[in-house]
Amino acid sequence: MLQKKLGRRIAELRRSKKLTQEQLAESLGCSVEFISLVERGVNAPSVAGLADFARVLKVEVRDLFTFEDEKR
Amino acid sequence: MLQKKLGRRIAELRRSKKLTQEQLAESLGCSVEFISLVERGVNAPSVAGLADFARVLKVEVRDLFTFEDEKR
DNA sequence: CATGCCACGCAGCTAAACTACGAGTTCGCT
DNA sequence: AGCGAACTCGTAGTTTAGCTGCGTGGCATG
Repeated sequence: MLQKKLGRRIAELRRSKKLTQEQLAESLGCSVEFISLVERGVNAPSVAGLADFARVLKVEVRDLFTFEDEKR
Repeated sequence: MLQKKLGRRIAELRRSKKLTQEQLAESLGCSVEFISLVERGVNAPSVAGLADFARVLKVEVRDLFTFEDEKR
């Protein structure tokens, strides 16, 4: 559940930066397939990986967990 | 680096709720040793685990990654 | 002293993070 | 319509690290 939201958020951020999955994978030093898995919420990156995603996407880590549809 | 901050944040939140590591472990259904490892930043919980921590500590996931000393 | 809370080393298991390859699908372009 | 780039999605494999238990020992505070 959480990793689905996380994946959607990451995809959203990547597109807003006008990056392809391949470019992102290049910057992160990981495979394109993994990016796909993460964005679809099949896999979730480790906490160390989260830091990498945030760095490359130029956002804070907490922004990766900031969604629009937050019930509160 | 990130997991150290995360650990300190979790410990901080736990104490603010007046909980012991044992009580937290009980609520999470994990071992006390693991709580200790996480809080010291030796290990980091998985993304799924993050959701559990947030639920038990009654905060949003992004609050786990919100630190005071944010350089900006 | 005695009890509760926590750090920490050691050792092990297993789930899942991450990889590669190949074929299929969807899309933006002209 | 058709071309190609971007992406999905199986399957299968490797390896990391998340998570466990046990045992010890430190450090408070009553």
